[in-house]
Amino acid sequence: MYGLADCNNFFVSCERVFRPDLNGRPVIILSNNDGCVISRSNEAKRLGIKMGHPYFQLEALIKRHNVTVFSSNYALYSDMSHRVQQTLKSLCPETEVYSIDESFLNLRGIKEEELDDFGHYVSRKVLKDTGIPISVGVSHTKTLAKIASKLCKQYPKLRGSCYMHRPQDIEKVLRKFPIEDVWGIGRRFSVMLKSRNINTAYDFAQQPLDFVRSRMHVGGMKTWYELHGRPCIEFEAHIPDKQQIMVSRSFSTELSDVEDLKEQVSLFTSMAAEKLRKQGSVCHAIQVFLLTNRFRHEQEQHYDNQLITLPAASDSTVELVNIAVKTTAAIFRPGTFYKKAGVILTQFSPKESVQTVLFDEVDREKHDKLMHAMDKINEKQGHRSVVVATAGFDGIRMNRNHLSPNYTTDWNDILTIKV
DNA sequence: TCTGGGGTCCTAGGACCC
DNA sequence: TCTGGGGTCCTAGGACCC
Repeated sequence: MYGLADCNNFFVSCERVFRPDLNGRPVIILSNNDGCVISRSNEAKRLGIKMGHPYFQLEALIKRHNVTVFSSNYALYSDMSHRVQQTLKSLCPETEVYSIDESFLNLRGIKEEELDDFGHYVSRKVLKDTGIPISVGVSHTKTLAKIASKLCKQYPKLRGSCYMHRPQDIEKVLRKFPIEDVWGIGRRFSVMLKSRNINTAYDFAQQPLDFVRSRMHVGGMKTWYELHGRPCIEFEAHIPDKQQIMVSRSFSTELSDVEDLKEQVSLFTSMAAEKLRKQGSVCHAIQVFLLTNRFRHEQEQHYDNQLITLPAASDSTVELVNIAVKTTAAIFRPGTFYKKAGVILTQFSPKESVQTVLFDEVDREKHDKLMHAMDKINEKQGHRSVVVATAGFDGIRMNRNHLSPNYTTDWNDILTIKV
């Protein structure tokens, strides 16, 4: 049996732990740059505020209904996520962290007749330990467990956990479950399916497998089997290393000065390289891209990008920033207004098994020592205490006008909480 | 004025090999 | 008009997820 523990309205719930006065009131969390709505309390959902809706279009509604607005505070959310994961780990034989607000649970070893109680216990215990309400779904496959956890949100009577295992119950649920809400069926496929009058998970599961294979390939087949109770998506207890690392941001205002862009790209590269070193990899390639504002239709649109293959694999911020800054200058078009930039590191290998290159012009040992020192200082003294000079002093050009304090991770912030 | 960020996997098609 | 067969590797793009 597979379990799925899904935090309810996770980012909103994190803010509410430290602002209990906001319980029962409409609250929303905005994406980076205060762009779109990315988390909503139930009250905000009831007001008709949609996921991904641009914030600036909601101004009147927010004022009218006194909606509380937060910029996203990932320092807070990832710390709270970690606490939830710790509790889950203490209860289950094995857990798989699937995203910042979801974990799959391996329930092997738990007796069938105890699964229902166990699910409810997990739900209560996480709430008690962390203050975060969660929905636990338990069923034969990951896809069915996801559906079971969604039922909890729909039906408060289930009290935070749903054990869905009898064939007749599963059929009853699938007959009512919209196809577009099934895990693995995205926007494109649900349009295609609905045009053929396939509207529910049940309709989909009744289709011949040949049809699914020809139109939706192996991914669709996996979902089909999983809905029939046959596991195709395995439990993965260890988190595999990333195969690519991207850091990109939209800016609060458009940038047309190449020096500004170089600073931002250099900052993004430093952040990416730090992640790369954390997982113990080196990269063989780095890509830089610059983007104009896609919403300004009167403006000529550009996506300027270049992939550079490195002479020797590296994880050095100094070396990667150097290349990224040169690449930025190379692809930059004078007179163009850029709204977004980003850096992608790819083609990884494990650092310890990397081949040395004949005629290497970089003193790897020296770089390693420097990077090690830099990471240590930043870990101890706080983010970006030491940066490469090309990254400038201004940080990312981003709006975060509704930021909450870092309640759990930053003592200075705690001192500023108004009582 | 203001519209997010970061991933994975799969497939098709081109380059290249013998 | 006709112009092989069978591979591998890489990349771009499309689908999906949160």
